[in-house]
This record gives sequence, C-alpha cells and structure tokens, in this order.
Amino acid sequence: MSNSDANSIITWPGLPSHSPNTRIRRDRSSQTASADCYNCLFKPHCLPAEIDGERLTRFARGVLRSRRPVKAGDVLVRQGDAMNALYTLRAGSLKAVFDEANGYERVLGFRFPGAVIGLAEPGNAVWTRTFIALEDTWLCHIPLPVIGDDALQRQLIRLVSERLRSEYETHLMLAVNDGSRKVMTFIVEMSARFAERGLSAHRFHLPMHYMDIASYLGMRHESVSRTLTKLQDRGLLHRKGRHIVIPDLDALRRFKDD
Amino acid sequence: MSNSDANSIITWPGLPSHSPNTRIRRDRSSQTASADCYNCLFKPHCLPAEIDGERLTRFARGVLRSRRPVKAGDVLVRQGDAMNALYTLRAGSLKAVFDEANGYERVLGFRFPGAVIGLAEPGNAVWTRTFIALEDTWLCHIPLPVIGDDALQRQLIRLVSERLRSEYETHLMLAVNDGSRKVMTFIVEMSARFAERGLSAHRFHLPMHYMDIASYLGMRHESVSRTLTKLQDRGLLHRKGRHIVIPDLDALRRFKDD
DNA sequence: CGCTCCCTTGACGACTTTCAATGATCGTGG
DNA sequence: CCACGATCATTGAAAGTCGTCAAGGGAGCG
Repeated sequence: MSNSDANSIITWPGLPSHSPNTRIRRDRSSQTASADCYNCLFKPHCLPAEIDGERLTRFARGVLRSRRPVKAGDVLVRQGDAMNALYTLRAGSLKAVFDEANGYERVLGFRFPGAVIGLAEPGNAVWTRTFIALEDTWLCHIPLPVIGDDALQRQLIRLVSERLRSEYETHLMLAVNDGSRKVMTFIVEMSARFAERGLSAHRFHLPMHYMDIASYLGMRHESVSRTLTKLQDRGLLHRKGRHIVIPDLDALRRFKDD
Repeated sequence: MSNSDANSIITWPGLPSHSPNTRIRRDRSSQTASADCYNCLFKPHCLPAEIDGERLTRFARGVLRSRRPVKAGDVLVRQGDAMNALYTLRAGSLKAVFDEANGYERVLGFRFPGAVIGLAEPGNAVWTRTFIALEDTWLCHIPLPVIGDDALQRQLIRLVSERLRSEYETHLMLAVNDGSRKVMTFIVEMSARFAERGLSAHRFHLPMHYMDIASYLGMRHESVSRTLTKLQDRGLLHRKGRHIVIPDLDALRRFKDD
C-alpha cells in the first residue's frame, strides 16, 4: 500500500518533494548525497555537532555507506531484530509501534526529518519497537561502531535526554484523560514539528492514519474524528480528512489550556 | 508533614530501615558512607560500571561530597532551578512532578533506591521537573563536572536509554485507557520494583498517596480506590489503605493482560 | 470500473468523573 | 500519652464522556 501524497509536506527543506507514486531513486551522485547528509546531520535533532576533521570524514563515510529507502507502509526495523545501526530520518516520516502479543500494534510516536531512530536502544542488542514508514522515506544509516566516538557519545546523551523530555510531555498529554484536549495537544504538537522544519504551522497534511493517531492517544479513531469535527464546529480549525488548516493557532493553544 | 512509616519498605537492603519519626542522621563516619555509596553505585540502575582506579577515586570523592537528606514531603529540586548536579537515590523514594501553570502538579513518575535523578536534563541548564520526597530520603550528590568523564558518558547513555524504554512502557499503560488495567499494571510494576530491591513482591506498602497514583495514571483518586476495591472483591489482592498484599502475582498478571 | 481501505456519523451502553459526605489515619500540640 | 485537627481514603448517586457496534460515503489502486 503506497499512499504517498501529492501534497506531501514531510520533506526536508532543500530536498525535492517527491510526487505521487515516485519511487525512491537510489542513485544520486555521492557528492550531492554527501553534502545533503552532512547538512542533515547539522540540523536540530541531528547527530554530531562537535565533530571535526578526520572524525567527521570517518563519520560521514560510515553514514553515507547506505541510505535506506523505505516505501510507504514498509517496515524499517522490526521489534526483536538484532540492532547494528542507528538511522537519521532525512525525508518522509515514520511511526514507532509496539507489537503486542495479541497481534495488535500500539503506536508510541511519530518521527520526522532530522530525528534519530534508535535512541531507546543503546545497551540493548535488539530493537524494542517496530518502525514503519508512513510515506516514502529516506534515511541515513549510522553503523554502531561509528557511535563509539567520544564526541558522538556526548551528542547522543543530549539527544536521548531530549527525547526523554519529550516523552514526559507525552505523558502529560495522555494523563489529561480528556479526549478533546489530547487531540488539540496532538494537533498543536504536529503544527510545531512542521514549523520547526520550515513548513507551515497553519496548514498541513497529517501523514498518519486516524487509527494511528487514536492508538497513540489511547482513543478510538471514531472519537478522534468526532473531536476534530467538534473543533471544526467551534471554528478552531478546518479539515478535510487529514488536511488540517488552523486559522488561529494561538486561539487553539489557549482553548487547549483553558 | 513527615509521614514516614513503621513498615517503611523503601529502604536499600543493608541499610538500617529508619523507624517512624526518625530524622535523617547527617553524621555517619565517612568511611561507612564511602563503602555504602560505592556499593550503591554498583547496583543495577546505578551510575558507573566501567570505572577504575584513579577515575573511581575522583568520582567517589565527588559523589561523597554531600549526601543530601530530604524529609518526607520536602522538595529536592524544583522545576526551573539551575541544575549543577545529578543525584542517586540511596534510601527512601521520590516523586517526579510537573508543576503546571494553574498551580496543580502532575505526577510523572516515582523513583526508588538505585535510581539516578536528573537523566532528562543533560543539555539543559535547568531542572524540567520537581522532585519531592515521599518519605525521609537519602541521596548521593554527583556534581556535573564529574559526569564529564568519558567512561561515565557511556554509562549515562545506557541509563538514559533505559529510562526512555521504561517511559515507553508507561505510554503503553496510559494508552490502554481502561482504569482497572492501568491500576493493575501499576501494582504489578511496583511489585517488580520492590522485588528488584530485595523486598517482598507480594506484600508491600505504597509510599505515595492515592492522589499521586491517580495523577500519574491520569485518573481520579476515587477511581483508583474503587478499582482497588473491585480487585479486592475478586480476590486478586488484599489491601488496607496503602498496604497491599498480593496472594497470587501470576494471577494478577494474567488478569491484567486477559 | 470495482474493490478495498479509511473516514464519518448515529445510537446505545459502560465506564469514569463529579459532587458530596463520612470515616480513617497521621502529625501536632497540650 | 492523649486529644484534636488536617489531610487522605472510602463510598454513594447523578451526569457526562467515551467506547462499541453498525452503516454509509469517499478516495485511491489495480
């Protein structure tokens, strides 16, 4: 199932946004790839910031060895797989899910360009969650030996701590236990993530299904839909399916924390 | 308000459990303290595992400089305070809370002996949460400069990642959105934490108030109470206030995941 | 063009919250 | 050591919310 979208907005600025049905091109000149990847790694949330000279070269070589393309709906890594690399997300988006014993999956988070995939795993030989592409997605591959670098260690601590803080934010959201507040928080959060990446905070397309949002928020997809309808009735947003338009972001924020 | 309990079970094995109304004694011989603290640091979840020789000495000196005693109900660090140390919890217990703008607090987690306090903060100059003692509590103090050590960096990554994984577990629990399941998961989790520390998994005293549990789980304290009553009626546990007895832990686990 | 998957909406039932009042426990001060 | 007060825990009844089940509509893919 490839449901990549014409208006796909989850694309790293500076990279061409891929049109519908466009498959990932494996061969770009390594020169360009190098520049792009280097660039990507210095964006917020990206890996090395205090790296220099020979270290950088070594790091970049490792990273560039393979950029994995993943099609919409495909699995990047599966829970339980042996872990031997981290990834940085260059373009596209992923969901992190926990595969439960009963066969259902529970969505634990969403990742956008610039995110590092695998931050919960250090010290673990095995992936603890499954990562699935929400749309056609490009990643950089960071072999674990490269991570041994001391300068990277420092960077890694910062990244993992940052992720941990954002998980506490998620806890705050989930513990509110009020459907409309959870949904509003989610929408505001998505808006912020898009804005961080140079996209519109007021007008975007959610790359994930309502079922995924519902799973993430601990609700049913019907409730998510109903809640969004209610918000639309109050004029706080407009929507058509996963296309969201927020006329007044501050109003939405105020209403959320009312 | 000092509500330390005669049957206080949240005490590091090998340390004398303090009797009711016992205040923390500041002066134990530093020799003993050294041995204890050294010991503490090598327990699971504790800081350095790959440290040796001169490094250890330097580290231990830093850690031992001040062991902060905190009385039940007192604040260890407040959200927004400048951060210049981590702590390891030696005896007692803490709650991590987020102070909301409206004056309410939301409980984000509980910490028991062996835990490192401040894992979400690296890269942040400021504490992002408030830590409050649930009972009279002893801590080791780890100045940030000590953390600069490369061997410790590695250890720190492992610890933060571990905490991150446990936060994902929390997400799974919260997203279930079924009161009794949340409470059961919480009880089983507490049981496991006590067992890890050499205490009974079947019979324990919860150090936190029902209001704290409710805040943590995103429920009302009345609902927590009612749910526990229901579990008691089904014979899955006995309780009197915060004293919990679990006759058949496996039965409780099975029922939780039914 | 038809299928499948996803989103939307309705109605009913179960559960949680809310509001309120009582009972228990702990800490304090006499 | 006892008694009092404050905080915390328990229980009841009513109201609101969300989950469940069901059916219809829409968009994309083969």
